[in-house]
Amino acid sequence: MRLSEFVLPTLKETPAEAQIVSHQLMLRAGMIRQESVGIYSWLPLGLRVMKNVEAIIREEQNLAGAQEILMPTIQSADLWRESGRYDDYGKEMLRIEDRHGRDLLYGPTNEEMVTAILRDYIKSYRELPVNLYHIQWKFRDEVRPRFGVMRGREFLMKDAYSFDLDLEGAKKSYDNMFATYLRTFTRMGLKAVPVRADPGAIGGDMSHEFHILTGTGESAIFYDVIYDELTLDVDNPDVEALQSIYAVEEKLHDPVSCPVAGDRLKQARGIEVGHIFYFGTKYSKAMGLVVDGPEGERIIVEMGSYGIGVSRLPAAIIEASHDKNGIIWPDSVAPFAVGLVNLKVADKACVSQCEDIYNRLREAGIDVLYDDRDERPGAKFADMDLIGLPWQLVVGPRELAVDRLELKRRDGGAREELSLESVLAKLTG
RNA sequence: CGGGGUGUAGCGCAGCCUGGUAGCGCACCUGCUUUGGGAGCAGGGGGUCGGUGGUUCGAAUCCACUCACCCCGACCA
Repeated sequence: MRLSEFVLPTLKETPAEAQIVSHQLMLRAGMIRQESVGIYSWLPLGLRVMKNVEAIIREEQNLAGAQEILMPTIQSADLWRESGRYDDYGKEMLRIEDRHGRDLLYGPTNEEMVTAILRDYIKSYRELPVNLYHIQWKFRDEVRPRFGVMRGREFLMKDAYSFDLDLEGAKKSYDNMFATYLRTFTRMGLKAVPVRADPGAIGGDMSHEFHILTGTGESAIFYDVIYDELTLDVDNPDVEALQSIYAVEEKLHDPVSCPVAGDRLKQARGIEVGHIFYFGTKYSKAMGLVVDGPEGERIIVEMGSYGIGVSRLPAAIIEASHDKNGIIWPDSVAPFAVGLVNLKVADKACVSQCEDIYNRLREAGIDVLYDDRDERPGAKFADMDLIGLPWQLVVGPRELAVDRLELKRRDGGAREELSLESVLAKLTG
């Protein structure tokens, strides 16, 4: 992609309304644009990151055996009356009336709908277990949205729902998602700490939140320092052991009964990027999701739900990975792998060299953002650092003279003088 | 929902108190000189001053209402 043709409205100054660094950088890097309180448009750069985040989540869900579906954003109120949540949910639910006076709502979550789907199609114990997920926009009419996409009203969420015959099966599904979440966040360059959580309005008695530890996190958590010391084997995690380590959200922490010695207990702030629940038969019972067992008996299906805040993750990643010059994207979610910087567009030799490099990079399958704008070097470097692409490939008269290119790593700033062949090898290797 | 605040060009702001031709910096356009970490000079374009109503010869400025947005609190993924 040529930067001269790319819609990238970067800002030199920090907009006054942004309070935390991720919000400031997302606005400055031209990733998002606020349309209303807690409601955002995603601009080309921001959407590229979110699509990459989404792709990792999708791959991991599929690997875990979950099947992707897509449920609508608009739901019928009748569905929610079946579970009793239409009245319970309160003002956080955005309620809508259509032209015929029917009550609809913009879905804040999908337990009711997915339960209704399975109720129609699953009749036998032989058809379980099943795990269905979708990645869809949600709307929760928050009392006070803030921090940009971190706490928006409209947000993209991956929500999965597991269906099992019994508690043992449900626990297995739960642990499967637990492990999958650790892998998912690790692939995004994040260290997520699973903490025991209050299941809240969803109900049930087994629940973990996954937190990214940053000073600006909205939630306070307490955990055994052992979490900072252990190396996570995400391909083969010992879920049992991890769940037994003391780590809880503030609400559940009791200094008196806490089993961790004072000098081993850490208090931190975290951004909640995932939340998993086991809630048993709460919805299946209310809505009649039952299957026939081997003896012809009626079995009420055991359920769990598993959410990841997709649109929140780009912000969480920025909170965890930035410096004073801007964002530092991990390779796995970066909007482009490399930024090609033409330092002197007035120089014909420099332009033709850059065009050639641009084509070679693309032919090699490397996602490149080519800064072909007629800007001064300082402005180009500043923009590149701000948008945080993992690699910067700098081409100017100095490089041309020695037939070498300068490759700079955004994270750490290390520079190397390399031939084009070496650059290609490095970026594809 | 309570409390506090702000709406003036794409962004950041001044002007309002004390009514009299709407300004500054950045960004944008043109030209020249420049070019290795956000250039200089010259010229130029862009604003129903959030909206409605009122007071007045005259309103960005005063008054009323209203909308939007920000911050703090309770709430929440």
